[in-house]
Amino acid sequence: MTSDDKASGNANEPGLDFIRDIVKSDLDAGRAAQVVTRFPPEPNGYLHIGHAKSICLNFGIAEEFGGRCHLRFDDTNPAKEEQEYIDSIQRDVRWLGFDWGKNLFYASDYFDRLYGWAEDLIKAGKAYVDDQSQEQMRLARGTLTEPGKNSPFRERSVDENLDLFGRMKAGEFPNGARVLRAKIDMTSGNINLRDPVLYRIVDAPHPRTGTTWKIYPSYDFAHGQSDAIEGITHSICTLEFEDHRPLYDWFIANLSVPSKPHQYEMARLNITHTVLSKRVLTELVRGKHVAGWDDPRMPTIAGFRRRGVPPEAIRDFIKRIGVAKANSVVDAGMFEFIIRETLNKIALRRMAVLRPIKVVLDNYPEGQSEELDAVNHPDDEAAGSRKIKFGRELYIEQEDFMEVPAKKFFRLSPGTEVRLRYAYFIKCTQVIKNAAGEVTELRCTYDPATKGGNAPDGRKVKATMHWVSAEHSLPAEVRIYNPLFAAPDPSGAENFASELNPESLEVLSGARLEPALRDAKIETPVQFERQGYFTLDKDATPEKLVFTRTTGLRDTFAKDVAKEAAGAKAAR
RNA sequence: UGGGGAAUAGUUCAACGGUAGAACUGCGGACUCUGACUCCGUCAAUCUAGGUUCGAAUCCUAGUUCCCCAGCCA
Repeated sequence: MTSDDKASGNANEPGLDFIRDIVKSDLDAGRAAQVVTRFPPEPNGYLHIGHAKSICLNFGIAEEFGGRCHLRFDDTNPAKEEQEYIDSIQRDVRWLGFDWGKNLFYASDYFDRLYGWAEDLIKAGKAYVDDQSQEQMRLARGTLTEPGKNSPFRERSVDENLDLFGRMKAGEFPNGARVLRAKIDMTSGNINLRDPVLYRIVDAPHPRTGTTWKIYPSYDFAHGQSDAIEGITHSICTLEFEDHRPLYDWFIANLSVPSKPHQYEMARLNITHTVLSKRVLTELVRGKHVAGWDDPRMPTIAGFRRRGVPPEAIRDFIKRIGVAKANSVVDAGMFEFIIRETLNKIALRRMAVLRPIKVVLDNYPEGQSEELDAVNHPDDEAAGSRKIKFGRELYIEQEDFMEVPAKKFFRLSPGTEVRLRYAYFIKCTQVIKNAAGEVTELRCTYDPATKGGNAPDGRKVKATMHWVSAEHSLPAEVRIYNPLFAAPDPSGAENFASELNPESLEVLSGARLEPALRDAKIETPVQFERQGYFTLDKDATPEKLVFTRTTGLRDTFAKDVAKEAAGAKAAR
């Protein structure tokens, strides 16, 4: 670094976020030889974009600072967890572009050690078996402003506690009959310290340990110790765990754990027009409001993948929203922008007419067709070009024609001349309607001298439109997805179903595609020119092409129209 | 009325006692065989009140507002 660099202090470089600051200073000061992080999902649902933030942070920090990141399943509640979720989580983390190498762990790997630590606590007089009912415990816990009361079972002897705990483990008691609690302080202002539950009886098969265990550790009792076992240096979680940190530290201080990890908290991600709550997402799936965890409207990793969002767009988005401790709601528009920005660079261009209207060129010879050159990517010559078929009968987009052109509409209307991309200039000469007065067909003429799209006399047109050949184009279904929630700030409350956007899915069954699209592949993005980014959907079959819209292109004309309409409404 | 956090453009983040900056959004324009992309310009913020200091978004004091916690969920 030169003195100039130093003087300027690289003032325009954004600083590290507060977590990376901590990691860096811990490393610099030698408090940790190597940074070790972990991503600790509970396998009770699919991963969503909020998890992506945690994944990118934890794996990203490990990468940047030369450490490692573990994938650890927090599988301490068999009543809610399933193997399907364990599998989907691994698939999604990999797809996002991260690799845990050999560091795949489960909290259930540590059940024996955790049990031993619980016994240690009992022997030290710091834990006891409580026979109170759940309701009694709730009442005795006090409230936010009143202290709790000690359990009548709090002063049991060590021997009795050991015996009872062993019998809980042996399965002698029914679900919920007793729990093991830490003996901390029923009067603490921090409710997590009012004798928290360490173990509860759960009579449900565990996806990994089967029916071996009848009792399972709580999150609080399992998490920090699992971190300590794995040598995690920086245990990053979300803000709501902030007041669990004293408990986290209490276990680390009172147990003979192999290392002393620290917990740090950051704000979770929220995005407008969506809900990132596993409860709501699960209900959306179970209630069949969507087609599954990977429905393209879902904010799940699997949903984005199916929608055609590339993993690099998700990573870039997470990088750009940053990490802080203030609750925030990111505008969905920012994510859309980054998706477009990413796709614009890589998606090959194709022509597809979503809502076709037929065009017949009266002066084009019947029965004739020809091939025209079209580039695959305007900014990437290496992407090459392709041939597209042109003929007498074509389809254009319905919205590209207006019999009576609106203000600033400069696409096709009677008498105006426009360019068909890569083809010819055409002019509309006649509008054919059905009995209901709907336009069913346009008769046009083309100018043979404009082949390829340029007029030798240098005359200009104001619009260039996409099109497909009626004879050669492929029929397809195209699915247009819009936000699942109409309101920018859905509540996620019980009645969330009423907040669903009734127009979140629009199926266009009569689309026509240029033939090259026959070779489209799932997860390979393609731009339908002037429309948006699309990808082949998994519902497609050899007989029926189905495309999913990832996102539309920016449409300043549509925006102006909407603005004008709003203005006119306001004026009235 | 208990405990724990957070407040910087409309939004999300920087600035770590020394010129408040970026991205998105909005607005205006240029370019264009995609009304896309790209480019240029522009509007726009330190929660409030005191204090310390040559100098405060940053330190101190007092307030205000918002978020989280009373699962045998995580």
